[in-house]
Amino acid sequence: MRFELRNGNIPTMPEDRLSNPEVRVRFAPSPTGYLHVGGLRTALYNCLFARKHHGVFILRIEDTDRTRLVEGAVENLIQSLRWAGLDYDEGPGKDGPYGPYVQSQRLAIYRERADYLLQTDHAYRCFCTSERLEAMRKSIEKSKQSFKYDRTCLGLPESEVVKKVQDGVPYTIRMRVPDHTTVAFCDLVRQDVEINTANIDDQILIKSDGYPTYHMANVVDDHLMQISHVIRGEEWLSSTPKHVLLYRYFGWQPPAFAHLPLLLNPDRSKLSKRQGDVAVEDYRAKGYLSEALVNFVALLGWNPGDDREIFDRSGLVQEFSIERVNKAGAIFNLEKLNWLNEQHLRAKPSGELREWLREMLPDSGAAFSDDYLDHAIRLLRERISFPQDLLRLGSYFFQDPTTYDPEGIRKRWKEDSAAWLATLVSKMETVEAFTSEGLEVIYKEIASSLGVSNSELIHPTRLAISGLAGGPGLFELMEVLGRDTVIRRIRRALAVLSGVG
RNA sequence: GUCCCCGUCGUCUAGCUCGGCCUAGGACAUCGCCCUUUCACGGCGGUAACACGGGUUCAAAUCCCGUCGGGGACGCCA
Repeated sequence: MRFELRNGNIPTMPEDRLSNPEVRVRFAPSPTGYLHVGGLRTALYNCLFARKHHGVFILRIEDTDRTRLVEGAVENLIQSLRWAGLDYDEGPGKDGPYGPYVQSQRLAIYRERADYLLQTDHAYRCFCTSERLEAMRKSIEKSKQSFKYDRTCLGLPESEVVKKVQDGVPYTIRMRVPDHTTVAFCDLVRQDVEINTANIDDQILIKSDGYPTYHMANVVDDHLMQISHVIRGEEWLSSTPKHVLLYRYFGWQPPAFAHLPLLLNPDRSKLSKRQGDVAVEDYRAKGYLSEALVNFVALLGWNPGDDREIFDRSGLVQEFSIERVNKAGAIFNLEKLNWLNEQHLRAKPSGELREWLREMLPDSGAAFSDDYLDHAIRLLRERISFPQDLLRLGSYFFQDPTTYDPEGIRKRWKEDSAAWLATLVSKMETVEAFTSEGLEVIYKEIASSLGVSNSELIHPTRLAISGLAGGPGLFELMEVLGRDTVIRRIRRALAVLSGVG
């Protein structure tokens, strides 16, 4: 027997799906603590797909495992999604016509559907204890066979089932999977996939605590919420036949499926906490811009087909297409993320960088004018990778140096440096315009009158006023810092460094 | 172990549907050079890949088969 679903009630070609006037997609995380970057990518693709096709993006909370509930996880999830700019149209706190959007609030619906399956003989009660199942699993593991429930409870006489239920014996409800049947479905990413039910066991649909398993809840909700496309991680690929079977049992048309390639650790295993940060909030805390993180995960498994790599959200919506999603898993590699972060950061308007800077500065940088801060940002812009670099790399814009880079001293502070700087200072005191251009002229004049190279004056000056050996162009820097600050710092450096060199 | 999915530079990938335009393109990283008072930015250039073996064909990264490798699933988790 062949259970052919390919040409029946399920449209096979992607075009059939893409022309669906009513695109409804969902991101359906379980609230176990935080938003995983893999989840972010799944949510993003769903959102992009919805926006691209003027459809609806839904957030559904899959909280059917009471043992893994984490306090505040839903709020955290929503916050991370919002930070990433992924706003949903229906979901918790945003009611739509298909709510509630939290599975623990939909128990009666699952129960009703389970009863229907029981009545139509597509499911049966199972009284086996988890201990028995566990023992079976162990012995089968030894013999290196694959585990399948042995259907002990399928053969139970009706009278016995009734009696056990009356006696209050806990039970689960299992779906009845047909023998030796090929289930085929079309995946938008992988084309046709088929699997024989010989390798599928009678999946539990309702747990003994009355909650549904993912498989049950996911199918019921996707149908009732009229989800048109299920876009989810590849880890679900091998259980999709079970879902297809359930749609069949219910007489429902399945949605289109698109299984996204996994995000991988550097060793190519499924991305996990052990090998680095996986929570969106971790990246946020480190100073990654949401634009950069979103841009980065978008490119992990998808590309626009040309050389463009820097995208903002609207660009992604415009270019995204599910057909261009790759099949192979992608390593979550920080190097490119860092580069993207720099690109997005450096493209930021000055005002936004200034506000961040104020947040990092004591007293919100009350001592500094917007104008001053903007000048500092102009000089720092091309040198930063993270917002906090504004402070880390540019501390000298906000306070006098307290130490001098030893390597800089060794390389640049010569025996005569102090004397030369003293000459420069006296000139600076009297010069009319303390500007970049004017200072450059002075340095050139004094260098030639002293018979030294320009850089023999420039480097010690930089060291004296910034404490560092590198940074923005010296004359621009001096102009921004201003005459008083520059002279004060050089004098202090002279006092500290006069014995050196 | 079983089933499913996948396999182009170190990494992300283009090219594969409709074989020839591919002595395989781009980006990140890396190395070198240039620009330059420094650090960066920027520019230029280099190293670097079609997993392997068969087959089909005048022609294969592209089609077919096999092998190997990697991953995922195999939970009263999702």
